Amino acid sequence: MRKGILEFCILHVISRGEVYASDMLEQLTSARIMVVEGTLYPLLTRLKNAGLLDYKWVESSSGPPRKYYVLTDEGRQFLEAMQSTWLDLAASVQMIIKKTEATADTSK
Amino acid sequence: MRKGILEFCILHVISRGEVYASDMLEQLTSARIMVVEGTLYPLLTRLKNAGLLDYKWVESSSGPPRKYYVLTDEGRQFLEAMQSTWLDLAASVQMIIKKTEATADTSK
DNA sequence: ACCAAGTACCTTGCATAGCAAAGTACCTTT
DNA sequence: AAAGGTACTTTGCTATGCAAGGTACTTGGT
Repeated sequence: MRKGILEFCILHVISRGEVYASDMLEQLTSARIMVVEGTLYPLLTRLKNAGLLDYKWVESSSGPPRKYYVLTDEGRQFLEAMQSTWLDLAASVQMIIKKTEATADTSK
Repeated sequence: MRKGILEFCILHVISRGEVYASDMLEQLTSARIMVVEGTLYPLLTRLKNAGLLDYKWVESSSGPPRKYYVLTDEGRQFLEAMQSTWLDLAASVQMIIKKTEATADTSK
């Protein structure tokens, strides 16, 4: 990993059910993860091209049509893989932090 | 954050006491964080140029001299800032994961 | 005294994530 | 039909991470 935490979060949001870009931005913002359109749209296009996402156009009653995204089967598998990568990374960083604290203690 | 988790980990390792590149690689590897020379050396140079690190040459009894790195005061401050950024990020991602689990439950 | 092997540091070039900013298109309201 | 809001897109820049190859110093074997 290292790269792609945003990607991971976006796949998570989509895995909860059909959403379009503004829904995603709202859900990510509510988890205090800041994303802007210029990051999100190219990312969605990339994930679609990689076969992890699919979408359908849906008419809106108040504005232009929206792209509603869903995960493909491949996307679900990929999300699971990313989750285990994330958990490993988080555990590793936690280990680094703990060890520094331990070192600071023994140096007193 | 998003970018720079490696940077964070390396600053942590250096904060524990003077180390040279191979020490860092060893400590990072023992936390299951894989880094290679081609990543580490340019990063150290960058952090040095940014004023976060300083180093001194030390003769080795078994090979060429080594660069032992230490954090500058600015480096310590920066490390603290990164740590709080990391903790925020980890909490946010955890929130995303929990919410997906909650959504999966209620959809049964 | 010399050459091979080991250790340590450095450089180049590439792929790609994230982002700012500007752009296109559609729909509703007045 | 003009204005404003919503939604999706594109372009160009910066910087991280990495593979691969390179330089230089030291030790050890013969």
